[in-house]
Amino acid sequence: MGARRGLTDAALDRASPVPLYYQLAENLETAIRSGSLSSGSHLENEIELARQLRVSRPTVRRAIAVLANRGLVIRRHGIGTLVVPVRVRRPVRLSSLYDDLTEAGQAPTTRLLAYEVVPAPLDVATGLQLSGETRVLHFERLRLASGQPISLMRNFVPLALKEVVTEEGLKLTGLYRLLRQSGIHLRLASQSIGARSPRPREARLLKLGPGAPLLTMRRISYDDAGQPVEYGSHIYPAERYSFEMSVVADSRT
Amino acid sequence: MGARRGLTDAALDRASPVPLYYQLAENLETAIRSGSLSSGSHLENEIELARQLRVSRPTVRRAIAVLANRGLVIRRHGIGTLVVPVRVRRPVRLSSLYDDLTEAGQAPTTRLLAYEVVPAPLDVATGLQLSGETRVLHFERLRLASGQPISLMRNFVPLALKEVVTEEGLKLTGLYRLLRQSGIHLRLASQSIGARSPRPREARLLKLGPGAPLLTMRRISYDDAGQPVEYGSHIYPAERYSFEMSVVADSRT
DNA sequence: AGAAACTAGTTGTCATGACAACCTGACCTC
DNA sequence: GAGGTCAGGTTGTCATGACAACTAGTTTCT
Repeated sequence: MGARRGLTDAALDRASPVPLYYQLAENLETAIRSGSLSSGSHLENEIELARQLRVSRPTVRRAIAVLANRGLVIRRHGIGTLVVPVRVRRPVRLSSLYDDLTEAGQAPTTRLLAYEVVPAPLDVATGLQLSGETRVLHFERLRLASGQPISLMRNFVPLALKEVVTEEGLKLTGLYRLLRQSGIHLRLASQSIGARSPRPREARLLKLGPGAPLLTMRRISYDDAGQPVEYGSHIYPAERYSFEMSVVADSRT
Repeated sequence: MGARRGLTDAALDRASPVPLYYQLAENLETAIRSGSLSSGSHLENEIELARQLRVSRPTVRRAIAVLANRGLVIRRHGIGTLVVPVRVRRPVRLSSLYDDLTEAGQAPTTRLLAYEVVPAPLDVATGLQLSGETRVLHFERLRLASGQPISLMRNFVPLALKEVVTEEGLKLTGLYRLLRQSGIHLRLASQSIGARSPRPREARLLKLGPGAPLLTMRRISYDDAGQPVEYGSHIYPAERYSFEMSVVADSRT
């Protein structure tokens, strides 16, 4: 049966700077998402896969580990690796609302409501690990998708980033994109999701009634070096927004 | 200086069934959380660590990978591994509310409001991948922590689990614990977090005013084999509950 | 016929070895 | 003094080899 391939179609490029295990992981992921690896089916076993692709078994294992982490496959000791029979969607990645929207095909627009330098409020100062009354850059944005307000975002960043996070930049694109363009890679964030009722100003801006519930998210992001980069306090109309995520259990438990 | 140790204190047990890398990861985690590895400091480098603990470097790397995944350390190519200078809290694990509460030292109690077999509603049937009007086990629980209602939980599980998920079991402990005791290991879940206002019955049960916002969570859990096991639709009073999580970016991006 | 023991196949763990890529700081040159 | 260059140290990647642990099915024994 000559149709056994499908994995080896997109061959691995040993000259590429992209690691082999990662190339393999991406090939497998596209194979799964495109359906050429049908749901619920077994993956070829690791040793055979390694032989076919001419890589070592640890490399194959590492590629599969990436997929398992993303919730696309499940490994079972003594059994094999099976393709998850469901489309479990985006894990809550370290992504911005802007990215999420553009990916979803919506063209988000931004209204910049505030852009100023202020003394850091207490919770912001502790969150960003700044001493006392350090001054920080504060800005507030209203994000609209297809004309409808979908989020009111309040952010604080250290003053050093004033040249990176410019007024013009914020109007045109997302915060995370601005940071990335300046070589700042966010690596880690801790966030908290809750709910509350809107204050009058918020209800007006988001075009909501006074009783309509809001989703709230507070997030502190850290860069490669572990330095806190951004403190965000955002609200979303619950009727137009929800957080989707997939959770994978530790393999040991 | 004899105080250099601290890692080797809790020695590795080669006879234990727990893998070496995992023992090491746990030792490091406790060292970090207890503060004996101070925030922002470098970890000993991998080769030295391997030498001291008499394990191979891949084993050390794997242990550190676990920590990096949990957001406790950050690895930097050419630099080293540093302890994240913040207490970033629990990732939204695949854990139950019951486990979370007992871990937090609260003694949760449960009131079982419903326990019955019903035809599966449409969304439940599709979520659990059941055909048509299959019958499922439905139950509803009110969870209290220190006397206060903290969650109203509605669940559906396939009828095959009726012997596992018993009325008595639900009154005494959590759903996930019941499943685990029967050898069912949840491996993956997709969940959605939103907010809305309570219905009258919900407000009464949770002791809330009609305007008080609720957090909602819908979750479908899958076991080792990728079979859907549980459909849950839960609500939490926003003033008493929030979701905390840490998000780690893919190392390659 | 039923239960226990065995076997084949798979993933899980661990070791060793080697080289590449990367960052920092010191040194040297201009 | 400013800039580039180099060396040392670190993590990143990959290969090979070996054995353990687990699962499911088959065979054998009672």
